[in-house]
Amino acid sequence: MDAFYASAEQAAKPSLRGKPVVVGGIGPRGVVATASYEARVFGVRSAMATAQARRLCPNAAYLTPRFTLYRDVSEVVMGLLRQLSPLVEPLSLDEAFVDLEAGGVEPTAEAVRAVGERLRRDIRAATGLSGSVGLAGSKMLAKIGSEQAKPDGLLLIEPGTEAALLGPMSVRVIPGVGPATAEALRRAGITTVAETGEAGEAELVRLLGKAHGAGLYALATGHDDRPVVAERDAKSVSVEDTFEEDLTDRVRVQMEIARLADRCVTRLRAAGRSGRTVVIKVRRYDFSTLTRSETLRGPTDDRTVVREAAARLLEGVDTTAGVRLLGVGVTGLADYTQEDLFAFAQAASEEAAAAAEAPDAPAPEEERQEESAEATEARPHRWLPGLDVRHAEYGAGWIQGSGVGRVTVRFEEPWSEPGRVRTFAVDDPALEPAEPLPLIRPGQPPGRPAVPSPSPEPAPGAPGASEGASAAGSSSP
DNA sequence: TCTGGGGTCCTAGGACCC
DNA sequence: TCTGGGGTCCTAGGACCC
Repeated sequence: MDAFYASAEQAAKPSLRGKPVVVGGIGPRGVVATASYEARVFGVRSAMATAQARRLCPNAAYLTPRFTLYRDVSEVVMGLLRQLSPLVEPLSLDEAFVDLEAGGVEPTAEAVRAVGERLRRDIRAATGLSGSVGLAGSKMLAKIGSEQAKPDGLLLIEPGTEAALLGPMSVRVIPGVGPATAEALRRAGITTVAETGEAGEAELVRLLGKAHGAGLYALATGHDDRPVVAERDAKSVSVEDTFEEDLTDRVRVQMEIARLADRCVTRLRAAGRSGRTVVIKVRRYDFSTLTRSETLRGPTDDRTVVREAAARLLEGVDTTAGVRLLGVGVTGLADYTQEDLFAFAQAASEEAAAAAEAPDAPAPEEERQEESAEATEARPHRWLPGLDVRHAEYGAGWIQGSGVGRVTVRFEEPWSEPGRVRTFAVDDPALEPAEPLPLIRPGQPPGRPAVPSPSPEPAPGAPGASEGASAAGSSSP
């Protein structure tokens, strides 16, 4: 998808179409996630500090990300990809590999190009957004192709034409070659793909190490037979927070680690997983970052166990000079916890024992703590720019800005004309947070489901969730 | 007003085991 | 009677991707 988050925001907010839009962290330490092409003209880029983006492009709309919307759109697009082939490998919300051969597509330039063009039309019809397609005989070439095709294009790299196309390009186009690798190569006089291949495998291994050197040599010389892999289980789950101001109070640091441990466990359990190694991450005032980890005797998804491990790990870290980020993660994931295994073993033995007698083996159902503690906590909501609201009188809109006790809302919908702006007191009872509207008017394109709107079960306790959901509810497929 | 958040993979040293 | 070789696991850090 092209400039995915920013394009989704422009599709949702008619007044922003054709204008510079920057989606990312809004706070003092935020970074840019996606800049619209209009904003890129001013030099705004992904991963740039939002503060710097504001200097470069003060007139852009700066919006906080709405991941529920992006996830909904993503599911629609991934669904279209799965119609092409059972072998679809998502790389992120907005990018995936599709093995067309496994989908039975005839391996000719004409057939493959037709599939790509039809896909792009279908994506636009179903989401209102544009995507770009790279077609080639390997993952690397397809990825480079789609990159070159952006925005809103398609590139077919026919077998035999790779070397001429890639040779003169910067080695940075090869996936896996970042700033550090490019600099190491540059010091050896290597800057292009062609030069990388000419350097030879031994030289690249000497410069970059065994795995990276050999891998890069293969890719640079056009050897890439990595398969498209449909579903891969996550190997870790982690959460982290950067604080608007450095934390110095040790008790506060301990509190935040406990909160992060809880959030991490909530996500772990939602995924039905458990893990054996607990990791904490500490980024200090000077951006130096360290991790500490502890491996348990068996996998867990127990809040208390993770919280206590995280607290122990924190004990070994000096935080007196100030901490800007804390994180908690779990790796070594398994599908079952130690307790589950115990329960299984017990159930099995009881079953065996009871086999001859009465058939009443009470499966020891482990009692799960409820997840609601954090979610139901009444948090005063913040009017963050970009988020959806609903006003009792004026209807659906989004936050344009807020400050000094006031909040400015633009009232428009994805399918309306650009709307007008009104200002309210931040505590105006007629104003409530809402769920994103679908990008395409519900029931619009015949047959095809548009962006499904908000998850049928809104987060418990999310203020206004039910109202927002019912407002958009007619789009449910 | 420098530098997010969620991931994956690789390296390297030490412990430990056979 | 100066200390092999190979394997796995754990820990910490770093590059890279979107």
